[in-house]
Amino acid sequence: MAEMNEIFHRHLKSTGNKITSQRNLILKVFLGAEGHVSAEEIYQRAKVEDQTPGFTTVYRTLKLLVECGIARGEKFNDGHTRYEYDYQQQHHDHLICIGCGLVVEFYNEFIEREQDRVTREFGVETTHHTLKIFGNCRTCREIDRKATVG
Amino acid sequence: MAEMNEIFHRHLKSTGNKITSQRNLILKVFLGAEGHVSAEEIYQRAKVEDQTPGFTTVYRTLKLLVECGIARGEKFNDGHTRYEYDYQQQHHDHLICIGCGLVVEFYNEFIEREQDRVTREFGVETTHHTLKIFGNCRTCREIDRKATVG
DNA sequence: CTAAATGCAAACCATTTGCAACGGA
DNA sequence: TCCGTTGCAAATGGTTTGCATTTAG
Repeated sequence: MAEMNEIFHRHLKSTGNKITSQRNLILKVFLGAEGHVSAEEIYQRAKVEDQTPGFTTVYRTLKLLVECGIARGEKFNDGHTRYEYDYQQQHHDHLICIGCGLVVEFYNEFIEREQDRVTREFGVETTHHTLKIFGNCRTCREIDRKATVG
Repeated sequence: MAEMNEIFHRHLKSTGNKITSQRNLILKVFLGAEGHVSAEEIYQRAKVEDQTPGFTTVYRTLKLLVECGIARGEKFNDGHTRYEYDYQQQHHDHLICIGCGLVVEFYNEFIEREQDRVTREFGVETTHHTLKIFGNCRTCREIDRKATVG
């Protein structure tokens, strides 16, 4: 995580940008959050800390983090963009519980290979893909069951 | 397509709604469009015809079409929701050209089965999934090549 | 000192809603 | 006639931008 600071600062300097306390805080909050955070969540978590960057700065800083390969933004179906850690991460897909919003990452070699086959078949040169599987996790099914029975 | 009219009208009646010229026109335009249309596109295409439903009515009618199983809405990454025909259609995934926006539908039994295996492994009961593969189609690669060479 | 950063307010853009006029059944 | 529909205008919600003020280098 200390290295992420370095990577971020290097990126800022090389593009003529400045290192600021807000940017440092947002990076720290982003790295400290597990998994998939929205700009709103970063904003709320940052508020707890010493300083309070505005929404504008959160959005602008997340864009910088995406630029330097630390974060990756993905639009989820609730209309919010979620940001996830992406530094030297292997590609993965998402399994999402529609009950509690839990997001599980997975990687499946077979699915990846089969996708390549499909795209070749259609003469398309793949750049990237997103696979999201929606369903109910064990916990949420248990809660549903109790609610129905009770 | 005449049967879609019937299905739509039956749905309207059974829910205490009324059959109007705007609703009929929007259904007609939707069925006449190939593939994946946005509300905007429906609105534009309807304008050409005799009457001109407002944006509001287009959105409200598309919601009705989704309700009765004729259409299905899916958020694409440009922020627009696209609607596609969904009456007794088999599930399918999408291959999208980032150059020209071409959308190809495909179905791959192997990928479907492998997805089921993954979800079972994580104890999740799947409800649905979306797989979008992005890339460049032959035509767009050809155009790119010429632009680079020329 | 000076160009970049911040953050408020206002703008955006797709979609939704309030409401008064309109139109099927 | 009567309740649902229409469509304008205004609201919404996530995200971006203009601009005057502040700050890093």
